[in-house]
Amino acid sequence: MDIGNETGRAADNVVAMLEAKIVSGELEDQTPLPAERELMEQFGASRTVIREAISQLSSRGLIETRPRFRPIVRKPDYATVLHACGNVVQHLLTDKTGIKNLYDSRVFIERALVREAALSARKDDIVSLREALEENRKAIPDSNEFYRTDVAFHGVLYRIPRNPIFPAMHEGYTSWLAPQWDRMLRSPERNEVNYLAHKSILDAILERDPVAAEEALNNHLKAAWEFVRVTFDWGDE
Amino acid sequence: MDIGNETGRAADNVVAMLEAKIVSGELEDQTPLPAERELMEQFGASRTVIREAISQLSSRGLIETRPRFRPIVRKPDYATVLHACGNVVQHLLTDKTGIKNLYDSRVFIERALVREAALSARKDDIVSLREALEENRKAIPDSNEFYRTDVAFHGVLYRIPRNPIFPAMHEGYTSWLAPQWDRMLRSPERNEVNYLAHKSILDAILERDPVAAEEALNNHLKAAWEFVRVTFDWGDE
DNA sequence: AATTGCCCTTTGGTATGACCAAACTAGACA
DNA sequence: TGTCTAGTTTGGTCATACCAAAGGGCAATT
Repeated sequence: MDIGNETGRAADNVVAMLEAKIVSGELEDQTPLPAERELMEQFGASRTVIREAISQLSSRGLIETRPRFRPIVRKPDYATVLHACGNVVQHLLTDKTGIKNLYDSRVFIERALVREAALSARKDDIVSLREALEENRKAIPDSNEFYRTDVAFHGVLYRIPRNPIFPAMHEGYTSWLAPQWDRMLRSPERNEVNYLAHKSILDAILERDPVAAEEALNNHLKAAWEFVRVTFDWGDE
Repeated sequence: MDIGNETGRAADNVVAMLEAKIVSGELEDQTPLPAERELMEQFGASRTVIREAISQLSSRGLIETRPRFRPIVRKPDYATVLHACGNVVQHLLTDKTGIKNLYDSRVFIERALVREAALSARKDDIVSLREALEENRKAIPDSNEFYRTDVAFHGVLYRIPRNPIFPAMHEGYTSWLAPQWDRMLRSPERNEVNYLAHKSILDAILERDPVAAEEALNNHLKAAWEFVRVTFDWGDE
């Protein structure tokens, strides 16, 4: 196919060079990029290609751009990458089907996660889960706080495999699905139900019962979906 | 946070309008975009912002650009999106750790997939698996063909949940990990081993034994990893 | 001394016009 | 009918200019 050795587009070269400077640390993380007019001198290119390169780096998540500000260097990490993917993924969430697919995949993953937790959670994992659940319980009266601790509880599950990809996936799920969830009614009563669901999940994990844990989580997430479904008056799935 | 209502960058408006035209089908899939000079007239913007918009659409996977050719409209689907994510993900695969994390996540997902398959594969799924395995067997002498059928066999597992996200993930795993796998030695003997692993996975699925299926897959993928590890002389994980 | 208000400079966003080389097109030609 | 060729279209790049907003420094104020 393509060898990619030829000069091709000039912007690509600039991208590659800046990319190298970012990953090597020559351009420090969290620091602003040099001014465009300085970069064009540095690379011997016109401002056109410099801006093109900046645009590409931005869409790759290597720098963070705000409308009238200097781009900020961001050394790539899993969260950044996932966030950059968000712009792309969003096109698939315009209809109910897309959202359902994403949610179903989350259920699938999380079922496997709680299985894993029940089978091989370590002591400190258990401690984290207990703490997260307790925070969740205390937040029942405050729906906003409850939402936060809800997400945090599930987040603990994603950290158990100790693979940074999973927390990133969790970040993706919550941020991509958030637009729908935010529009959902919340109430202390509803929070109570969800808290109890979390508790039953943790109980099953504590009993080292993967089947019960998986089932508890499945019931929890299915019920949550059912709730948004009727909230938005979507037809049956 | 950001309301996003103000005009902001002019290119964003153009992006939004083109985006709408693409998803609505006014700009047909697989057809070339109008010429830049025509778009600038159509949107009343300078060529600068048109090109900026095109660049953004390209990085979002809504159009496909080749160096000197007209951009081709691509209505977003899961495969396209995943492919677009590839450019971003690639930064995380520069070192062994990143590759290992990605591979581990694949093992995790696929373990859950074979569990699912053992528990609830339908007749046609079984047929597909059998066919894929048979193709795999016949390809043992030809390493390139074997690799193809190997990927295809695993791909069947990803299609069982009937959620298009999973095949897309499979596509991502294979393409992102391919650079490493391609450099790996292949031989009919090695192929035979992998074929037998595939067979034992399918056997467990046929016996509706999720534990055995999961273990067979785990052994298979762990062995494969071990093989690349020694091939590349990476230290112990 | 810390804060506020103002002015000047820097810099990102955009527009215009131009040039080149590669892609495209149509007409000439075998 | 298929191929070659010359003219046109068009993407990639450059240079220049202007505007508005961000940044920075200095003086007045509290």
